Amino acid sequence: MHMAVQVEGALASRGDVALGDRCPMERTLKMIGNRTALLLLREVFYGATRFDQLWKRVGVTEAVAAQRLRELVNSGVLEKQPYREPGQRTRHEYVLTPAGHDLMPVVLGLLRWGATHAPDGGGVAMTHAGCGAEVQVAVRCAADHDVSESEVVIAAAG
Amino acid sequence: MHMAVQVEGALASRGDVALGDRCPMERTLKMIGNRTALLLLREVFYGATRFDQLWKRVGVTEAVAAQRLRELVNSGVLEKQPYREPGQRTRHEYVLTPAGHDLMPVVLGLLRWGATHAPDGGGVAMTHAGCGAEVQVAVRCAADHDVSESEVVIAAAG
DNA sequence: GGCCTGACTATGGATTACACAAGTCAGGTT
DNA sequence: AACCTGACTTGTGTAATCCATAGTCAGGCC
Repeated sequence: MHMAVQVEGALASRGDVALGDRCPMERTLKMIGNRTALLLLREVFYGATRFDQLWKRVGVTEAVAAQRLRELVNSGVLEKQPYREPGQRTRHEYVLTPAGHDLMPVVLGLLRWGATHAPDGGGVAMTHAGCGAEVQVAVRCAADHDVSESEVVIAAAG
Repeated sequence: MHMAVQVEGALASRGDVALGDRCPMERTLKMIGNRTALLLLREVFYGATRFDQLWKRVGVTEAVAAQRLRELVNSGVLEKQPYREPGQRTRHEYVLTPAGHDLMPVVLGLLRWGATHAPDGGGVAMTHAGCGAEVQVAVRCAADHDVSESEVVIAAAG
């Protein structure tokens, strides 16, 4: 047997049946599981907030950016907040909601994996401002133990 | 100013320019950034190894599964290993490479976020086999500090 | 009133992802 | 030799995603 997670209960005995929307991961992918949405989130984490910044920095057309941003707002990942610069009218900027901030492990996880396993083309250094050590994305438990792959127990719930 | 990561160096002063393949995250997305690939990885983490299991449990057609599995093998995320069951000929099963195992934080991160922020439709309980506490995906540094969003420093490198 | 800028909207076409159905192929079983 | 099974391949159609270009719209500024 190869290393894997421990799957229990109805999930373990389901046979060769697709989970569809019963899997939280599939629902996540429906909301943010496309290139543009994830790159928009990268730029928001990097500090961009305005529509013009976002579509230019992601390298996508305005139409696509507008569509994806609307979806992200509808999904509760981003919200539009009014702002104004001196001598300008009131506009709206896109900021992360608490749910959006909770996506940081996913975004940084994708970044870190690519930096390690797809290094050709230029990378990034991710460090902890406090101590300068490298930033990692780790799996652990609420009691602060490191959790290895074989120690993860997954069971259907709800 | 809103909360964000600290972006430094060339990355901070790039203006409204797209990063393209210079960003490790974009390279990651090119390799595994589609629904089918990520769901195949979910099933492999759940313990499935055989082609028939994989396409049926992911809920995708054989053609798509074959295509994505080939890409995952070419990307170095999965590898094919020979196996045989009694009274059967030798076949191949798909197992995670070390690079594939390193995707666990991403897969579990997507699962955890959906369980928390898209709970309608049924969820999963993820617990630590050792202590029963809930499994989380956390951002921290090599010196074991928790790293909050504003403490992450990102700079171009390579 | 007319100009300008940031934030979109609209239209058309290319590419990618996926579905459905059917066929191939290797090799072990009978 | 005929059959079966797991692992694919082939062929065709649809939908989602994306690109390129152009147009709209609101409101501050001149």
